[in-house]
Amino acid sequence: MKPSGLRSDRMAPDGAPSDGEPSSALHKSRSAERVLALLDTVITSGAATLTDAAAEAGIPTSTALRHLRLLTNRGYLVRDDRGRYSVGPAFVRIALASFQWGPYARLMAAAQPGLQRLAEVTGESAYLAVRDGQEAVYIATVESRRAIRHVGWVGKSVPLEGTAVGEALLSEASALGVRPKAVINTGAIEPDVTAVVAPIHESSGVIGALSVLGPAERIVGRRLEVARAAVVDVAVSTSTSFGRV
Amino acid sequence: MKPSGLRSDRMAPDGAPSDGEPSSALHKSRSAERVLALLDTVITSGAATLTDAAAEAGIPTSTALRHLRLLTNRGYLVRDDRGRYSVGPAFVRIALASFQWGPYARLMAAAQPGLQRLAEVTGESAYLAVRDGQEAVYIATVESRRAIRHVGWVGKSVPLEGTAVGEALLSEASALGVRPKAVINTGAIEPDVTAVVAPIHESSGVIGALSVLGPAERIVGRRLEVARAAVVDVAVSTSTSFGRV
DNA sequence: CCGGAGGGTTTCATTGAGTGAAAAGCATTG
DNA sequence: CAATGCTTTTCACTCAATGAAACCCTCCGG
Repeated sequence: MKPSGLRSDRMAPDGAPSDGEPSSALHKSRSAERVLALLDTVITSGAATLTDAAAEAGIPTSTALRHLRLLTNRGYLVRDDRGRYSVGPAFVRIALASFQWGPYARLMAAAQPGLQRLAEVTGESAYLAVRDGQEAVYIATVESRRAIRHVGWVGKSVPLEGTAVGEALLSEASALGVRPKAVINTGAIEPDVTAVVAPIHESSGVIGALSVLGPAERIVGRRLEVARAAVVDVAVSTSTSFGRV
Repeated sequence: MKPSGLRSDRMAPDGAPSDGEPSSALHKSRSAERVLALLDTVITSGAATLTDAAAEAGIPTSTALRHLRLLTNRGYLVRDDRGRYSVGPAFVRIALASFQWGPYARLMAAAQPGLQRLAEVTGESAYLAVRDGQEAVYIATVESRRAIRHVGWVGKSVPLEGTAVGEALLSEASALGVRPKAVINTGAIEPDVTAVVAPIHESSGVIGALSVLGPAERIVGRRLEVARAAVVDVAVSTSTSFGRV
């Protein structure tokens, strides 16, 4: 019950894609940033005490306490009898709402059948990923049914740099109608994991990526080719089915 | 594509159950509250422009702009080409994480089979609800398979006051082992909707409620009794199965 | 081609809201 | 019961958030 580990450090606090603002640029909202940081650490770590959360977010405990209280009052967090904070009902409400409408809901819906098919055809776990700044986030999956399989990456974020998903998500929107190319990589995040990835297009560019993830020694030769073909096929059909919703 | 309506107004901003603080009590974090309010309105409304969101949250546009920018930089929101804000990848990441761990994840997992069984036995939609301040939030469902059925309340919040869920969630934790009582109500939120609800217990008290919701004219006589019995049965078995996880 | 309306964005002087060091509580533990 | 570790309260200082006003768009209708 102490998850940890699933959390990759957030990107540079300014968020601007790529230019050197003097780091503490013009008047941002400090308390607000900190509150969000606390919300993030508490939720992605599953549960945290005041001191843990404060340390993780780099905030003095007295200040962190005030912020955590605010979040608790609003129902975004709850405090259990042992004093540990974790997700609250109000956050769950919003989280659920974010899946019903909003751009990602559409994408997830459009990708669902494709993920299913990928898992069946390749026998490996299939994931849907989207870009988040300089990272990629896995937002949906259909797992392989093998005993040895890739699991638990939904909600995880990985760097774009040096990963297959990253390359796919950054690939220039090849004119619509042109088949995208699959990207293949082994061991970028974890050794012995091979990723076969293809981008999902839309008129405005790349909006997501489909990944097939599995043990490196299994995704080779014939099976690698099957995966490569399947991923590209499904990416194309997902792109079109997303277009007409 | 303009959902609206699903949003019930939040409770009193200070969150303290029931006492008249002088409204601008001791040093809470204004900007943080506003940022959270904006996040909430934007996400629960699906998509909103600067002016809409600012108006809805009661904030001057210049300030709202700064806050929305912060949220966008962090990836919690995105801005589409038409200038409308909606959920961003970073928020989705956290939202997903909140389902994997955290207290509600456990509850949802424990309740899933029960919801399934309720939907089968009663032929109506079954929901799981939890308390959020002075409201109840529906956080999971298994829908009826009838043509006419109750749908779309996941993520919705309703007042505790005067509703069946409310009564169930507020019911005193009758000593463990004692069968809970079902609460039945018609038309509290929408006319022609009947709710049959029973509380889910844990040692510390009531932690959630199971609701069977359907058209009032269908849930009567024999079928009402079936629903009442089923809801209580399933609530009890969910309570125990939640206890030993 | 112009004018005006309805967004969005920037500026900047003002001040009160957020800050955090320190001290005081409150459990747990040896 | 002294020691340790976590939480909570206090309070004086000041920097960070604020919002009215001015500016800048783009989109319309005349």
